[in-house]
Amino acid sequence: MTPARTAAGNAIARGRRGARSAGDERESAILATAERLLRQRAVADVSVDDLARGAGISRPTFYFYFPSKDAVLLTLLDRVTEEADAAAGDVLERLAEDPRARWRELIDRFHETFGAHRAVVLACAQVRGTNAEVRRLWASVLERWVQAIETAIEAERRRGAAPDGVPARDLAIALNSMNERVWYATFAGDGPAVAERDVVDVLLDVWLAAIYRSTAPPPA
Amino acid sequence: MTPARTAAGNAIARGRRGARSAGDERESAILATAERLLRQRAVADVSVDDLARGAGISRPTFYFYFPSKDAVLLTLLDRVTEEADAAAGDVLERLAEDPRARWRELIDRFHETFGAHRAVVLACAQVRGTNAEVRRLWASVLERWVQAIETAIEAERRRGAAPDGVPARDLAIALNSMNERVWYATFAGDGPAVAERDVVDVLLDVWLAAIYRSTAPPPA
DNA sequence: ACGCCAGTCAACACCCTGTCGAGTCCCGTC
DNA sequence: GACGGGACTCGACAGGGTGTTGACTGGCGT
Repeated sequence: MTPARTAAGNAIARGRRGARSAGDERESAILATAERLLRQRAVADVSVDDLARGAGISRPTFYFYFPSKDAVLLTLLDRVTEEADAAAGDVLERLAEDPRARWRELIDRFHETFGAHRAVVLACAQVRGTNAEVRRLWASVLERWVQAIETAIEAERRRGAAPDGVPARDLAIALNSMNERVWYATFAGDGPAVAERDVVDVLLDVWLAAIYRSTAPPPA
Repeated sequence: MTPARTAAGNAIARGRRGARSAGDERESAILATAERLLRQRAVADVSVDDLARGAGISRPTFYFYFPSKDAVLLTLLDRVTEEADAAAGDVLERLAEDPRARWRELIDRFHETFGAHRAVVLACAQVRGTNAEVRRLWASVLERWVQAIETAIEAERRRGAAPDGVPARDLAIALNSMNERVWYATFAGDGPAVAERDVVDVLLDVWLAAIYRSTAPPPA
């Protein structure tokens, strides 16, 4: 009776089998309740019971739709990362047009997407410490992004716009890591954080410096 | 009967009052057990009972020494950050001597300290999501480091070694955040991570690029 | 008219946390 | 040499969360 537990990393069927019918709106209700509740309190303070009540069902019934609270989060995270991927589009392929503008566009779009779903992003960051599935999903998403950035850096080096230096992959990891942590602090609002309206500028500045050793990289 | 609950951020008396006597070794035993267990499994999989048994006492007795499992972690974190501060020493004040060497020294010493206590650092990062006290302690520690870096960057700009750019504080936040996240990935070993022997080089490279726009900043 | 299956939930078994109250042991004091 | 108090200890409990089981319902195709 337990819903399909798929290997982490693929978007499909995180909830139940390929169902249709009335149960679908329950599933959506759970997801919506989760995102709403997460906007109000920390993920640890949202119980399965809260999710079930919010969706108008009992706790056991919740388990008909999702194997656990974390699975709900996993589904939500899937959607956010998909949205981010879509927002990023093919910016990286058009880098040479105007590197500074394109990099800014990339960072800005991620910023917008994550900012719009900050509750989900924050909750995932918190759960990542305790839940292996979330950790793996995040790791695989990050790996994709790191590879994309690595490839872009190598292309910029090949066309002579960026100087050689530390391995492109390591640089990509460092920069992605920085963004993740800085956004987390900015959105969470605890501890030292960059103001939300400045964060894209600051991140962009470090990216350009690290990749080009310059604030004004040359276009093609 | 509950041990002194002090405001987060001060190192003293996280355990009990200023006691001496046989209870002290129990307290140490709990701390040692915690660090040992944390080297084996995630913090969520270590229960108060495990800590108590490991220290040769019963669960209720544990609560005589610490108000919670997280309080143990807090004590451990205090020690690690103190050790890191000590290791960093006055490196920042001697920056102008040889900027590249000094920055490297700074990053390297943090790397050594965190690496030596990776279990504690990892556990704290995981708990930070759910525990407000750990979050506050970490935030205050980070704030100190951010301010130190900010001051150093401003000094380098003042002496003409580093160009002006984004606010020094924002830069300091971004760079510290990067280090934190990159070390976490490296020590945790999940997801895209920089190899442990390369991580100092990579971080240093980004720091120098972001601060000086150069790999070879000028000495005094 | 019947069987199946999506959907539902009361009740249960568990596990972990934190607290309470009833101790024991030792040590300084009268 | 008893007595009181503080350090220290733990059995037992209350509470709150999770995940599972088994019985029930209602629609729908045959």
